Amino acid sequence: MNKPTDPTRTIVSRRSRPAKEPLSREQIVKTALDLLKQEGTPGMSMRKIAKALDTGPSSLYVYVANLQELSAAVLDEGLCEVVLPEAQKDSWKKPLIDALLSYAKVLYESPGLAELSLSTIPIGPNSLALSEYLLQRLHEGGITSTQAAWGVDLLLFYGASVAFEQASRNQQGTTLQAAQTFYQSLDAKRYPMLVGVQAEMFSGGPERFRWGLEVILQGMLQTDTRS
Amino acid sequence: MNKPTDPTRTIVSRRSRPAKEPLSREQIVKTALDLLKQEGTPGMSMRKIAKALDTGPSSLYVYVANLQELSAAVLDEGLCEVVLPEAQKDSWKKPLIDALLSYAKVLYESPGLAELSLSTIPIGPNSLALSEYLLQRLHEGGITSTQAAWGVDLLLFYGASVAFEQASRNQQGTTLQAAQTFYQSLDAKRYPMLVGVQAEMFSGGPERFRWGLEVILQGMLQTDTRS
DNA sequence: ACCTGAACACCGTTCAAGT
DNA sequence: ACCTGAACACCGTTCAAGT
Repeated sequence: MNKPTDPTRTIVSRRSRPAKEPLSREQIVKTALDLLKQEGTPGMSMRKIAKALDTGPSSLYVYVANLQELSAAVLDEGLCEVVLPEAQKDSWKKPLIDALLSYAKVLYESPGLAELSLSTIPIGPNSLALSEYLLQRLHEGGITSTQAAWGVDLLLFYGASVAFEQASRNQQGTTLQAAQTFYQSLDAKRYPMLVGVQAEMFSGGPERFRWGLEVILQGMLQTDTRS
Repeated sequence: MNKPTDPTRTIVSRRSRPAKEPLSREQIVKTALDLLKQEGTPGMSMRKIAKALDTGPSSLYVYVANLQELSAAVLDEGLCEVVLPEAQKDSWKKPLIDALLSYAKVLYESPGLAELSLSTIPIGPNSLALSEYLLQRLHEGGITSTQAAWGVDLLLFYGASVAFEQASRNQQGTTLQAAQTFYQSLDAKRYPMLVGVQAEMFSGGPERFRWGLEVILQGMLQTDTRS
């Protein structure tokens, strides 16, 4: 494209310079996370990451096995912002809920991260720390170990899903409005209940998430694993 | 259908024959669902659907706005297999749970469908019927309308997520095993609880899903929306 | 009205070749 | 050891041109 022989150009282009500062895994992960935050999932492609680092896509494969593995690393990097409040003596529930609120907030603030969290198995120091923290609080709450294990899964997935839903709504107001007007146009004879609760279906911001957490925790306290 | 005995008609290759049986939206959706069931999400591409119908990808756009819209239609088509048991006089809970088990089973049996359900806003007769059904059962159970609306969302999402997790595990045993051995290799000093419940983290088939449903329902019965 | 071919602007991943 | 260019086998979507 812009290759025509430019006689004024005496300076050697960066491209032909033999040595470049070498890449690093950390650099790649950070660049990927930046792109993800700025442009969402479609922004985090191998080719775009490479371009942002001024190299070719094949160069990344020295440090990263494939996109999936990179995604896991990016998710974990993103989760370093989650705040785990210090444990309290009098209440196990409050810090637990606060941690989950922080988790949901982090995901909510970068929709791409929320999307990743739904499709990536979370292995990495930060997600492990979060799980460990939740398990400890549930243990303090006297919840069985099997229930606690399953419960952590349920709570984390709920957080991710709420964040993803909310984020994708904010991003593309189009789709949501379309869905809402669609619900309003429903036949009240065929779907009486649905039409009746149509407004509630789309309502509720943070309090809806809190409600869900309360529901799950309440339920766990009263349900046995062998019921 | 085929024009009989056209005197000017000499045998020509199918490719050069001007007229072909026209496509239809229904045909496209069904073909897409078949491909999705057989080959998962990567199998359901515009290009592959077109090839299966012996045409070019651009031909599909006469009947379908884009891949997203098609996905919604495919999801709904797939949900026609969900069984909604007749309402019972003595129990609202059993039919509700059975419907959700059926929902999860349908998604579980074709992993691609589970994946779709996590990324597609479910508008279509079959998903509406399911929501309406759940709302009615919850109403019978005496659950507030706001709680019911939010609860349906929670229950459906939980079903989809469990199906997706299970399906993606079965599909690629590699990733799961890797995750499991990874958990086993964790530092017990840093993650004592996590190592302790490591086995439970990956355990539990259908009973785990039932447990989650019980938890959510129990919790809903005891949680107010304004708590 | 419906279908087609060709093009546009993208993907992830591999691999021989360079330094 | 690291980087590169080029290639392979894919994507979704558009559009002028055909029938």
